Amino acid sequence: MATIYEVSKLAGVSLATVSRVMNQNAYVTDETKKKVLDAMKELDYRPNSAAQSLALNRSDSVGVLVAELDGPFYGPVMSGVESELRKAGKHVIVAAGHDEEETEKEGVEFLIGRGCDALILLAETLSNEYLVELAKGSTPFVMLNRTTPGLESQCISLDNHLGGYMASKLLVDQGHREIAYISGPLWKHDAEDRYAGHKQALEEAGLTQDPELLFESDYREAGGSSGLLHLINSGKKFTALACANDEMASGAMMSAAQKGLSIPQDLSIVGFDNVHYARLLTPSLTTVEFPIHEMGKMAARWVLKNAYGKKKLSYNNYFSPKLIQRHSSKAISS
Amino acid sequence: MATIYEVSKLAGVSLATVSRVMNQNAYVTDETKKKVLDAMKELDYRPNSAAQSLALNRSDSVGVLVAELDGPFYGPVMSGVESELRKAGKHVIVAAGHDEEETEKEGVEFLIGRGCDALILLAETLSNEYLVELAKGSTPFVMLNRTTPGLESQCISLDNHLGGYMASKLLVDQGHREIAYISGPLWKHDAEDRYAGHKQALEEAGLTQDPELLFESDYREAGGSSGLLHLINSGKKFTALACANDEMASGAMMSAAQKGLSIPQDLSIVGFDNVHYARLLTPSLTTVEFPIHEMGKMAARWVLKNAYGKKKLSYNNYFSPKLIQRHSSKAISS
DNA sequence: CTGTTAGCGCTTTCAA
DNA sequence: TTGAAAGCGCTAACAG
Repeated sequence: MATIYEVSKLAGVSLATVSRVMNQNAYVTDETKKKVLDAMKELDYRPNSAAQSLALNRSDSVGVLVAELDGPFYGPVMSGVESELRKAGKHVIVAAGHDEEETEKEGVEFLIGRGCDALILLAETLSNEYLVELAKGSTPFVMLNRTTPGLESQCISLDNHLGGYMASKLLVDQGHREIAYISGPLWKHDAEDRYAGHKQALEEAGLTQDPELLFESDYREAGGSSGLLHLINSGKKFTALACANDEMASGAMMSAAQKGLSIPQDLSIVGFDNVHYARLLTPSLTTVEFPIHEMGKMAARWVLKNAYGKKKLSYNNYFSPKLIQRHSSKAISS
Repeated sequence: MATIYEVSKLAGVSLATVSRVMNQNAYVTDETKKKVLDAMKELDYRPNSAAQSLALNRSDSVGVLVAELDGPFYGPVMSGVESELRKAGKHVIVAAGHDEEETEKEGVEFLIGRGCDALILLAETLSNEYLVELAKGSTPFVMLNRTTPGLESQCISLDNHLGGYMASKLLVDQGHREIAYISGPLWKHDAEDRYAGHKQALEEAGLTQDPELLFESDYREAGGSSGLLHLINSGKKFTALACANDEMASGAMMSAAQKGLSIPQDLSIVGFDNVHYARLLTPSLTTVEFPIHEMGKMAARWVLKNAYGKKKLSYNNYFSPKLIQRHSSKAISS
């Protein structure tokens, strides 16, 4: 690989001049510029990015930590982040945290160790304390789908409470009175918020959540399946089920089918997230849209603005959910 | 951030010694080693990875190019690659190629420019010529889901022909005689191979593909939807439909429902890939398993072995598909 | 407008 | 077993 030195020799100029034409900025005669450009082309020169990073103290790469790289929820984040950052010439380095505190911390260390200029974190298990501590360090970071007290300006989140409310409000409006709920892990902020929203919808209708009709699960399809089975086995009657995400809702739908319940006739179901395949289920799943792709883009813009000084960029910190009404829930037949 | 120099001063040794204890290898007294370690801890020292890269001429990062970062197919690749590489302390830099030749080339350049030690390419639009040329360069790379003549040893692929054969063979065995086919873009190697396998299954049964029952589509759900509509509108009768991937199959299922066709009674459908949600469709989709997550892992191991000299590692170059029989196809009722 | 030069932080001979 | 010193390739003052 050719170096800047060889280019300078071939072009008959100094290192500095080559550097100047590379970095566009400084004053260089069109004539010398051409000589340099020609030399570069001839040698198929490419700047060594490690050397640049070292000299500039900047790596032009940003680290992204998510729980998983696959799955209907994380993929769209990644894609939103990548498209925005790539346009700006920044590199995206990924790490999966697998929803385990130790692994997520390691992920953060790993990314910082790599010299990432900034981090985008979609991590549930990291404690607020850890994040506050991290914020004292020199690597700027933005968080997705959480709000850490004291760090609000670097959080990009959705109103999960409102989303939970909207989903359950629909059920209530459709006349349901016995409503079961399968939550995510309640130590997770979003799971807690969604459930709180759900309860608010019930309360406004003068209802309360029957504890026997609440099942705390894990946001996974299998968890939704076993959740519904558990609820059915409790012997309590219910005409509707709200799930804290679509994956659990789809699991619940499978269990319902297996138990011979037809949806929405025997049981109305609503989900949350509006993952890609929610439309493809039969019946199509009523859910709440989580604009995660868009939020990924915003996180990228936050980074561009706050870590790379692109002043002009603007971004949203707070997103609102939207109810997507499809065919898995219906008005109760009286 | 502390540098190696400050550590050496605090520990009262030279730079070289600090470097030695970092790199475990050389002979250092336990005593001096301890002094150095203590100093590192006290200063919260972390090596600057750009400086290391520059000195070692190695970045410890590998670039991964896929068409999209989301979607049921690419997510699992990424996750397989990341888990394997991360274990080895290597960084994963991602780029999306969006199935456009220009963008994919740019992606490759981008990744090479970043100084990636190796590349993992899951790119359909890159021509064999380009890849052969690329192979002359100094960045080693491995390709997923394609076989480039002359570069076989750096290709990790699935027997798409066999997969296509298995899917259609099932339909034939179930007694279907009028079989429609929705292919992927036929300029893509895998689409072509799958279709060829399909034709072979027909031929062995003494059938040929009716050109009017062939629809070339785009591997996308909407393409599957419109594909089936088109086939139905042709007026030709058919009792089964093979789709070159699950996304198109799910689109076709939606069109079928819309047209009042019930599956599998009125029409048997098979897909390809066994994406995560194939099980969740109603009826569950019969398909061919594409072990893409596993193949991603193998690509990572290829890199570890061939770019990082981990001799002991072994990997598979060639994978076999597996038929996953579910409920979207049934024996024809005679 | 262009050249000289001093680093950026680390690895690695070569000597001691 | 340890230290001195020469790069790795590039940027950014500072002179001219």
